[in-house]
Amino acid sequence: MDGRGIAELLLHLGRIASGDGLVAGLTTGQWAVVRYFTRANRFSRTPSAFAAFHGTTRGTASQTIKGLVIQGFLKQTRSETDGRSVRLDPTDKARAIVANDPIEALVRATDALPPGVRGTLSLTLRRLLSRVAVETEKPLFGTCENCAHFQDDGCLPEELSAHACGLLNEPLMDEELDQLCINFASGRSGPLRTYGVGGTEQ
Amino acid sequence: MDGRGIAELLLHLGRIASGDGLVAGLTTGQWAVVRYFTRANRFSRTPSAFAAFHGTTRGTASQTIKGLVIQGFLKQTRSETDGRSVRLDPTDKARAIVANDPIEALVRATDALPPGVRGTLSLTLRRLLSRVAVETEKPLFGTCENCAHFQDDGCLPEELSAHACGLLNEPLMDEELDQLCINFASGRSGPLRTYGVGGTEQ
DNA sequence: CAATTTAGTATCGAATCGAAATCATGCTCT
DNA sequence: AGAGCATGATTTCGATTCGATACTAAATTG
Repeated sequence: MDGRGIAELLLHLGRIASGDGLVAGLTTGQWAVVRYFTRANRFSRTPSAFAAFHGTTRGTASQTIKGLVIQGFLKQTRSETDGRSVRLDPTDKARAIVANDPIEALVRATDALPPGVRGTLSLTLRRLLSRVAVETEKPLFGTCENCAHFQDDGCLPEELSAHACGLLNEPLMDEELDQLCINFASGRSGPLRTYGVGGTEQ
Repeated sequence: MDGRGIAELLLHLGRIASGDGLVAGLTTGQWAVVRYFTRANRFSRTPSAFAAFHGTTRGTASQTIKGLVIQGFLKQTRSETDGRSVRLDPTDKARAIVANDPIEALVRATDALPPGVRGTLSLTLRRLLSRVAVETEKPLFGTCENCAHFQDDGCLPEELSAHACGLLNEPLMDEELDQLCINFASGRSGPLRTYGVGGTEQ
């Protein structure tokens, strides 16, 4: 099957899996917001970051977010360091509704894949995303795992190992290491690497 | 990476790759229509079939199609055998604009994958689609290649080999064999199979 | 031949989205 | 310090989308 066929297949699968219209009371766009804000780290839970991630305008993002704040899925707090900025944290209500995410059918299908196939798929999709993001000049989000800004003291014992972000000079909690970050910079291929191929692109 | 992460990644890639808003004068929904009608076989180039494929309502499909007919991307002809039915064929204008499809970035990225990786990706995506379609009770489209209704006289020499659809009792042209069909039924794993795994699911 | 199903279309209202304008805050450079 | 510019967020507006509903015409069923 040629590249075009696969690209169409991928798009089609995404569309079928994300469901149309309202699911559990949320629209497709609102689901995207809920997913993002339950996935992104604290530096990236802002309207602008979501707009960049989702490839939409800040205006549209602001509008969709407002609806979710009113419905109690997101809680808004102003930044202490930047008077313009706003951070949005998912509420328990948001974390609860994720179980009804229309994407769950695709999640189950993916979980049912043999581990090796799943790993290959993950790598391949990331590879495609990386390339497409470059070509369309969209920012590439990622986690500390492959981020050039990530600093960890790998030699220290587990309980003392201090992770940090070299870009923002901020310490990082363990559970933040696999959250999405807008400041992601490709480059690192350190000990966190789990598959045999990762790191360099192309 | 877990199933949810991969599912989100897949959705995200699809969204980034399909571009937002107008591209070359067509909306995302209109692009989906153009893609479908340049891909589907003659039995499947109807508003209802597209609606089923795309997971939307006939009303919405009819509306989007109307716009493309007016703009000259699709040509409408009434069916001779069924007075209700309508067939829509892509015009040269449609075939020309496909080169500007926003999806092309993803097509190029996919073409750049090593052949083995691309083949695995194709199989994996089809596997996921099959499972998701069953779970969400959406029809699964496919090509003659894996279709239970496909009949070919593999023993005849090339120029005489007559392909046919066993469901509709219609002969098939060679170039129709890899077009999308709404009447696809999983089951066949005949000599057309190209990869080593296909056929049985799960 | 009546009843039901199917294909397609029209209409309406809610929601989406992008573009543009607005406002406040932060940053840079002289 | 202050002017100019950049950034984050929001609002408004118009075009489009989409689902729900209702409707017509043709085919199928009994």
